[in-house]
Amino acid sequence: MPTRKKATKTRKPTSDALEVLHRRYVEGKPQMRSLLEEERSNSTVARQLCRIREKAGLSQRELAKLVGTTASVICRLEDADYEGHSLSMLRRIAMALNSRVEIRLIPASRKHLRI
Amino acid sequence: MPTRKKATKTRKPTSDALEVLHRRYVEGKPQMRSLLEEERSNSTVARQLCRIREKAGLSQRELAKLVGTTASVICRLEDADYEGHSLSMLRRIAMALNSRVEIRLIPASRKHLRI
DNA sequence: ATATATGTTCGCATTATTGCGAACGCATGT
DNA sequence: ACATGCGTTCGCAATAATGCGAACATATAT
Repeated sequence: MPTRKKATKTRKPTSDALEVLHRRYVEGKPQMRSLLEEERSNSTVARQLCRIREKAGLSQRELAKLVGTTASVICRLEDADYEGHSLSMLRRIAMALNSRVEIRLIPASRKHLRI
Repeated sequence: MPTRKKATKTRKPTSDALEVLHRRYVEGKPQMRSLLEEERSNSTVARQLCRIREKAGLSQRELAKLVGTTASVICRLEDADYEGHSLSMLRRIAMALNSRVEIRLIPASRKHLRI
């Protein structure tokens, strides 16, 4: 696994795992990556990428050509375990698929409400 | 300017600039960065970062310590012209401020509706 | 069997972002 | 004047993401 990093599978079945993670992150080792929230968010991004690509009826190679990269990069980004997303790449893909990237920093408590 | 990159200031006062940008991006030079949309999104991220930090009553150095970095990094990210956001750093900051990062890839046409 | 298209993984060079310290201008207070 | 804290900018090393080609497995079709 060269560029790929396995997402940490440590899961607490507790309901308020975010509180635990927050305390661990802020008080403990700040460099350490978040666990639950990050993985969930990542897989969401990957699923969204895959969804809008297939919705556009494009293969990974075709999208890669539009974006200006290769299929391997697209494949990486669509992998649910991939953590290394960058906003610039997300924007490039979104732009190629006539979409846009929306980022929101919202309080951790409230779940995502319907838009 | 070592790490900093100036945001392209080229703006079309036209209403549907996204169409223009999309055509230019997809058909023309795919490597080229988007203009209007990217800058707008960036400044939004920067503003959000600054907002949630000040809302938490933290200075850039204090937040940097929580996140596990230095004030210069925070300052960079809060600069509206900064383009180099990464999801991992956004998540680290959001986690330190008891928030979370939400990413959405949505069709370019519709504006952001209220949540 | 051959050809084609797809998604996938790998290795390595290139580029971008972070890490970190230092210094500056400015304001505030002692 | 001096000290402190704030945001900011710079330079450079270290890390991480991309760029790119190659190869593989699978499915479909000729």
